Amino acid sequence: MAEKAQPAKKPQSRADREADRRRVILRAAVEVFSRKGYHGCRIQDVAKEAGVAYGLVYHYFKNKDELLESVFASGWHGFLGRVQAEILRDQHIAARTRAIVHVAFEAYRRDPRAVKVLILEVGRSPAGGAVNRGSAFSEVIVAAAQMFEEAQRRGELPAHLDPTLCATMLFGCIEMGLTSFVMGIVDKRDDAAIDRARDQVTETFLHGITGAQPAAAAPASAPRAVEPPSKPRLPRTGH
Amino acid sequence: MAEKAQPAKKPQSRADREADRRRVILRAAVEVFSRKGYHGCRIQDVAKEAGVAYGLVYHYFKNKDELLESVFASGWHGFLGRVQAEILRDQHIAARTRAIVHVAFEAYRRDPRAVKVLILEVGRSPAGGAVNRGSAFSEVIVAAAQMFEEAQRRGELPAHLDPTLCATMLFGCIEMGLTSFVMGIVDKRDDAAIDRARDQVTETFLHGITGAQPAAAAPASAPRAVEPPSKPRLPRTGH
Amino acid sequence: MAEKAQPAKKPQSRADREADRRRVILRAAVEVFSRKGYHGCRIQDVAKEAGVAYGLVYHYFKNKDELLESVFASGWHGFLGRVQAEILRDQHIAARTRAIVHVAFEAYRRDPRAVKVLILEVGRSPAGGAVNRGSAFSEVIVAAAQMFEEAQRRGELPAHLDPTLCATMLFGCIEMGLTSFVMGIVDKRDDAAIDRARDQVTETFLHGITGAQPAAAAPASAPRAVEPPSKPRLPRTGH
Amino acid sequence: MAEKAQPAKKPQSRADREADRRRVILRAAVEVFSRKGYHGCRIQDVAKEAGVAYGLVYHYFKNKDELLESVFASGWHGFLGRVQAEILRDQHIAARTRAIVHVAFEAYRRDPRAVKVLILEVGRSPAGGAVNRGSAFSEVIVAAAQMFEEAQRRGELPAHLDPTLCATMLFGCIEMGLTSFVMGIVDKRDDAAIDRARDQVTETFLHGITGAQPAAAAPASAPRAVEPPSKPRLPRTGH
DNA sequence: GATGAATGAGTGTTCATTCAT
DNA sequence: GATGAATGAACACTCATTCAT
Repeated sequence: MAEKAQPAKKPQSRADREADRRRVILRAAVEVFSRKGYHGCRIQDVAKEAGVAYGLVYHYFKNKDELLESVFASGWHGFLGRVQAEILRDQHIAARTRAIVHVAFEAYRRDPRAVKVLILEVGRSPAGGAVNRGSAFSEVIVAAAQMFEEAQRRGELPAHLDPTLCATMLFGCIEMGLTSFVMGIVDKRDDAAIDRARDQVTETFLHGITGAQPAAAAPASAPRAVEPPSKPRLPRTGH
Repeated sequence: MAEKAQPAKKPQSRADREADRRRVILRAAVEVFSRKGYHGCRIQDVAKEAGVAYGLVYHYFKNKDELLESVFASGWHGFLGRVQAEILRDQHIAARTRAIVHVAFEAYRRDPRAVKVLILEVGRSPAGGAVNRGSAFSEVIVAAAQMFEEAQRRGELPAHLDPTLCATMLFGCIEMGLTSFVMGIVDKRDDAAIDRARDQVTETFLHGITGAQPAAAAPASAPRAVEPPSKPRLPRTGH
Repeated sequence: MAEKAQPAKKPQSRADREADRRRVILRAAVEVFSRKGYHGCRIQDVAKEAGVAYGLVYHYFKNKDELLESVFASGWHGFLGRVQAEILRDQHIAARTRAIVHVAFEAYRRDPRAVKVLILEVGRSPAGGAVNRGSAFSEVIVAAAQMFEEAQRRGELPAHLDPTLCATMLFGCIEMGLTSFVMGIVDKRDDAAIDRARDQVTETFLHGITGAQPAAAAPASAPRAVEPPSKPRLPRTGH
Repeated sequence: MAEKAQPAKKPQSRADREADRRRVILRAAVEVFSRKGYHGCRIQDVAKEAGVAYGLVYHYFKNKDELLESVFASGWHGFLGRVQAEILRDQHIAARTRAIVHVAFEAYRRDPRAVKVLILEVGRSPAGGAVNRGSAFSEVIVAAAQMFEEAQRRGELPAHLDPTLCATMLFGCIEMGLTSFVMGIVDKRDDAAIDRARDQVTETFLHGITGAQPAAAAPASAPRAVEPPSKPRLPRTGH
């Protein structure tokens, strides 16, 4: 069987070529989503950005929603995986927290566009295919909450803290920290600034949770009258 | 009690009625936006929800975008105003921070839907009329950053912290805390849970920033190797 | 009888006032139609131009179409009446033709906007209420055709000419002459230019019809080969 | 007879098919425009008339306005080109005038609908995209005016006539002559009638301009008192 | 597989017309 | 009579999706 000739050029198998195409389209989608958002982008934009024909997008993705889903998944799974890895590591809560923040900021440094898409589109579509995205989001929260809970059992974290809320705050700080880059509140490209932000977020958060005292001591319900506690107990931040 | 004369039926003037209508439509828009998001909501839905005719929406709002803008503005200005008021108060940074958090959580308790809209749509539309929304968002950040800067001058906050980042983190914690309610990660309606969340966010954040040590002491660039500092200096949280 | 006071001012009866209003609205409509055309103009524009309330237009005119009809009629009837008067005058065809052209150009001089509306909108709406307008238009043609026919019976006009076509040409020359003013091909406001145009149209047309020879002599069906007739007979242009 | 290979079925290339489609839509637009006018015609009508899907119209034309523009251009360019060709021919003014009228009436005979659209929509839209249409219209006027001017230099036309006005009158006669067919004042389909109209228009106009005397001789400003000139000078109509 | 023409439901917006005050 | 808020049908235009080549 002489086959089709064209042996030399690219030793890629058919499957490889297709996988490539798929990846090209996915990258293009990230690009365009990050620029115009999901609703502001048309399939044609993605096709043009990817340099492929209009209809080809539909060969690789069932529809626009699945495309976004894929964009989301491909970006999120990498992140989620790395975060999970850190969570599962057998280390002090402080070290693991630092590692998580590190992972997030590194992701931004490596691919700001993808992070932008994740931040801007995650959980923003109340209806439809959003299910997966939204749930994916709570996934990290839940995982991190388990980590914090475990840390409490180990005595690394004050018992009165709500572990879910700790997780929430952690990712709140991370997300908003990155958002300030994404939205240009601070210089997007300053590597040193990114480092500084990451470190401050880490240490502030860590010191906050490890040193936090029972909320009951500070009835914030009547905030204006409240005085800061005169002498907070300082839990050890190290192990 | 004759009171104001023409008491019974409709004491409203023409202008009153119109302002009412406008408000009704705005409420309906909040409702629908919060349920389906900006793109998922059709003018017709808003009209139906408000119980008015299709065209009337266009009598009060130039177009869909202006409607969202108004929804956003009406919700945001109230919040922004209250936050600003707390920021400007001449009190210790801890008290002001508590008050800000309090304002945010109260806003959620009072009108969760509106908060949802603000959270879900703020800064999420990369294109078009988003300018105002996006900038409005940085507005609070900037204002809060000034507050933190001032606190540093007063010696209420460690000098090495980036005030903008402090503001970012504060609102990151608040937003994500509320998001966890909005998205149902925790029970949406449990008043006690709301209180607890608010207090933990407040105290954790406060303790975090007032007790944070220079990031240089914890070179997070190589996070895994890092040991938590053995003996952090404890700044006074009270005045 | 103190009555209502305000006795002196305007002794207009109620009916007068109303007629005035009607006229004001009509003028405004002429203004706006001439600026934007029938379809490009909204009732609101007319109301604003007239300085009256939106809804008032509907007190005086059943609907937009009737408004245009009225604009058309008020403008056209004056013109038609004056043209008819000239047609019915017992004079030589040349004198009557001159008078008709004169009437048309005077109408333009007096109220170019109204003429513009008549020219631009007459017979341009193939559907709907156009019936009256369209037919009004043929009305003059028919009347003028009768005039020409009569002139033929009197021997003032060569018998071989189609009187309807004569009428058609006459108003074609008039309309296009005015159109060149309306559309700015020539200076809109130069009174002398208007006079000159009127005179040339008149004399050219007159000489054309009174001196025209049977078309059979000039088989235009093969126009390129045709030579102008060597010796046209010259009908007397005078009586 | 292998001919071009793949002879039977559809010898059209992809590009051919597309051009065809475009043409079909254009024809349909002419049809519908001529029936209902620009404003009365909906894109849906055009699509239905063309037997294509709604959206396809927008595949070939940017929007409704561009569609009309195309209709206009495609009709007008043909006419304009043929008229220009006659204008540029090196012949006596009489021959050229005859040819121009001939072209116009032939155009009507060939495609009355298209002529109707041109007549009804040319210069009728005071706003927007009308620019091209309006200016296209003056284009012929200007070109014809140059022709008449040149004829004056050659001594074929009395010097006192305004060449622009001659052009205006010529096309006025043509337009109104055709209008009388378009509007049904005379029988639309009678070929002989069309011929007769064309010939009378031609000869009347020609005799009018070649024999016209200075307007000063007939002060039409006071038309009623005016007597036709007793003895007009007769310029030779032949060369 | 690759292409882009074809389809048509969906939606924002306009504006004539009505009607309560 | 005057006013302008209220109504809703109508229509241009978009764009995800399909399909013939």
